[in-house]
Amino acid sequence: MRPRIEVDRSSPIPLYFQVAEQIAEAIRTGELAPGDQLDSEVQIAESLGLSRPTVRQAIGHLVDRGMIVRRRGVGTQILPMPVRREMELTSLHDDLARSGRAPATDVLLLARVPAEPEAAAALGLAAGTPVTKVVRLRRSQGEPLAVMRNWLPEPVPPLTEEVLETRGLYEVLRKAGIRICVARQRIGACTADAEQAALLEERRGAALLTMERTAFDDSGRAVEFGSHIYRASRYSLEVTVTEH
Amino acid sequence: MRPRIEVDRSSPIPLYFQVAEQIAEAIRTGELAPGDQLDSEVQIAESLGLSRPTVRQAIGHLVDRGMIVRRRGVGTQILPMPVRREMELTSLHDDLARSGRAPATDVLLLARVPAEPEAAAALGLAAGTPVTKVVRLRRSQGEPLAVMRNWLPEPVPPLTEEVLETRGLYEVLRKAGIRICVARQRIGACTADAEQAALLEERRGAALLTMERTAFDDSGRAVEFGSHIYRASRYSLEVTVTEH
DNA sequence: TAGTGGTCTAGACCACAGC
DNA sequence: CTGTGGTCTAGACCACTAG
Repeated sequence: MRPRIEVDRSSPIPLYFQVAEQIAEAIRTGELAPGDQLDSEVQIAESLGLSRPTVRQAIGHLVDRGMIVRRRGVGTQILPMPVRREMELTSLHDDLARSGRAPATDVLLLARVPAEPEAAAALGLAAGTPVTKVVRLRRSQGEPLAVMRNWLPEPVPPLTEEVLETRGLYEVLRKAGIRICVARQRIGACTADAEQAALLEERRGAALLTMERTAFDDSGRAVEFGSHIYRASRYSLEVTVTEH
Repeated sequence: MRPRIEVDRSSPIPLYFQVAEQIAEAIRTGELAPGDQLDSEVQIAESLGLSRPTVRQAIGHLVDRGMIVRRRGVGTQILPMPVRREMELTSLHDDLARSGRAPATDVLLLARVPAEPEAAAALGLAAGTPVTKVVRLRRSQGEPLAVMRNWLPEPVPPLTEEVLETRGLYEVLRKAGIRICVARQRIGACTADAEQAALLEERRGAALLTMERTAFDDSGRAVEFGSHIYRASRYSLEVTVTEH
């Protein structure tokens, strides 16, 4: 089984990426259903006029995303429940916007401050080094969802409350030429104290999901540290884990 | 900069894997420090007598793990904080054992039961289908750490309380020939009810981290559903996320 | 036995970064 | 300009699975 795929050799988009995206799209639309067997790599390569390594690279990307599995001697098969993976390198803002859940943001703080020890350590700076600190309350459909605290080392892109109220932080950083390529996250849980409860319109003692994240650009520099709390009653994280 | 690497062409271990492991080991031991520039792919390939694609495949694995970054026109660089990633496709038991934290397990239930609707849905079965249910209390260094509930569809490998008290579930499944290759997880938080609090030696209302996981083998069959709670005061999850 | 994916080679051209 | 990683080719041999 093979979805209809067309490759454009004049496009600047890599061929393997064009193939991967079109197979992924076929899975999303249901043209390829869970359990379906994909044509062999050789067959796909011949039918598209590509080499086998190129096709293999395309399929490899889908395997990494947990959308399909390969078995030697058997073939390549579509996995059930190919839900979109969350916990990609995107912001909560982008996630909400993509799923049509009207994100809104209140900027509670935007200031240049001496880095707290925890933030400084995460960013690889000495405590007290000047950094830009941002605290935001993220709402979705009117409901408070998360309190997000971020620390940005200098040089920092131009940030205004206005921009932060309409754009996700990652989008702003990306447009400022900061290319985040890897992030390390620690996920835990806690209960709401009085201040957190008030902000999030929860009761004291309500369950909160916590996430700390340090993000690096492609030069290995830490470009952002975030410490966020989410209302567990309204939010959870999804992860797809693959072996090999 | 290049760590000392030796490849054994007579070994059944793939060459790219040998190279990747030895570079990773050099990073772990500090022979390669954060910020160090790796030799170019061509240089490494020549010095090892391998082709460039093979070396590239090795480095690609490390990039996927968030240990290094590649920049076109610049080179390949070691990232800071090369902590081992958690949230791999391993069991909590294995994680604890690897870090020397003496896991112990109490089997609270091991029985064949009709699947609850939630578990049946996750496994793709009709509610009430007979499944094997396991409930375990996992301890580390004497302290309760997690309550783990698992549902296994038939055919189920032979399970005994004795085996489950000394081995992780994933290890048992692996030895029974069940090769888990992809899992989808949902992570959230809740507060402890009276029963959970008693088991985990926490107060009622204490923060708990929740994880639900459905695991698939390489034929796309759901082979396990787990619903686990962890003491947030003793446990958190780590994830490394990479772009591209 | 035939067909699959897993690995590997020895090249090639390109875009990009830094000098 | 040189050197880097990013992409791509056209083969090859192998281990494994299924019929």
